[in-house]
Amino acid sequence: MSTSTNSPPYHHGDLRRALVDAALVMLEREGEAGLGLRDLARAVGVSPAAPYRHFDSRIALLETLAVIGFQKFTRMMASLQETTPDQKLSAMGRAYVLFALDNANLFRLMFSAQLKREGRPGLKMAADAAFETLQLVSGEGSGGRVAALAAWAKVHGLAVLLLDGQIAIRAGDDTEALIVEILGRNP
Amino acid sequence: MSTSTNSPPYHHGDLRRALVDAALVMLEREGEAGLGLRDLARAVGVSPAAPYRHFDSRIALLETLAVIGFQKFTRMMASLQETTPDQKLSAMGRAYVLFALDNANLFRLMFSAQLKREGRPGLKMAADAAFETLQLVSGEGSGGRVAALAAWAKVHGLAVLLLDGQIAIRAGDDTEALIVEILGRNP
DNA sequence: ACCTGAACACCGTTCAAGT
DNA sequence: ACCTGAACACCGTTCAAGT
Repeated sequence: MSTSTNSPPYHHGDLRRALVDAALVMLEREGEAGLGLRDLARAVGVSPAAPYRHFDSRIALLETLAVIGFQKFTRMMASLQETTPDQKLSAMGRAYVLFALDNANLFRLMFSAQLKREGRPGLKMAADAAFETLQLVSGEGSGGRVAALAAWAKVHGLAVLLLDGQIAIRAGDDTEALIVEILGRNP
Repeated sequence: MSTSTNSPPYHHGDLRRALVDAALVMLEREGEAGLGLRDLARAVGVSPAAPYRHFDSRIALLETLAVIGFQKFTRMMASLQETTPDQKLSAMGRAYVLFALDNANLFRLMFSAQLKREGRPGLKMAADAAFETLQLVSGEGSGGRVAALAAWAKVHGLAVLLLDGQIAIRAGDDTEALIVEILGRNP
């Protein structure tokens, strides 16, 4: 029973990972503004200064979370099974919006104005990789750049409007069906 | 020359108005996170506690700014001169995106997740009034609710993607022309 | 009625010191 | 190498006290 000592738990363990895991949970529960470095240290059972061995600043931690978000997003897009361009395009739109709804505060952080991509190469790379996943398919489509941007704008706009509760979900609405319907509609 | 005294400037003046005016400038320059109540009090030449005579909290001040933003948005939409439904619809889309670009941080605040509309009737009314301006026209269109939401999503998405620099503006791009082109494109 | 001064309980961040 | 304890310069907010 060498593991049953009474000494504090995090002297050796992987503190960085523990911080990131706790931060992801905290982010989704409290939002970005509610994710304090001191709260985080408390949650993980460590001193207020300890996180600074692993992250230069609170912003650096947020950047790490955003990168994780883009990677998760990329993995999800890459895992779609649809084959024909049309089916794939519509599956991606639907997946994009559902990702935003399922990871609301992470999605907001990924697009936060506080995390400018210039001067953050890691974040820029993760974001570019995610968006390349999208253009692979929409670029194949009929209209070139403008059509691709139009499609992206519509999907992204629907995601943020739903996220912020701007689009009223009425009693009897099936949210997922409504998404598909809106994305299928013309303009 | 009764106004040339040396006594501090804001003993009597309209402090509330001065705070709001300074806050709007500060918001656009520093972003929401950079708008501190103490900074604001300093900028206006008043003690840190003085703003609390006029706003219950920092969030209450932000709410006031967001309401002003929605009113400005509504005024702008109401002032469009176009007459035929098609022209008006496209003018509104263009105006929507340009408003976002010209009032970046104010626009972000209007849609901020920190300002939930439930429990803030003033904000809800201002936002509803703004969105009614939109539905007046798009509701007339061919497709009913789903088509109106699709159009809104596209315009709003284009606004936030441009705002956050997600859509790369290439050398030689005319941003305004690109906006019109994207909004005119099909999906 | 409106504002000041001083205080309270917090932050993020730094730095010497411990193991 | 990694973490603690104590400190620094801030916050937002409250409250007695001034005019």
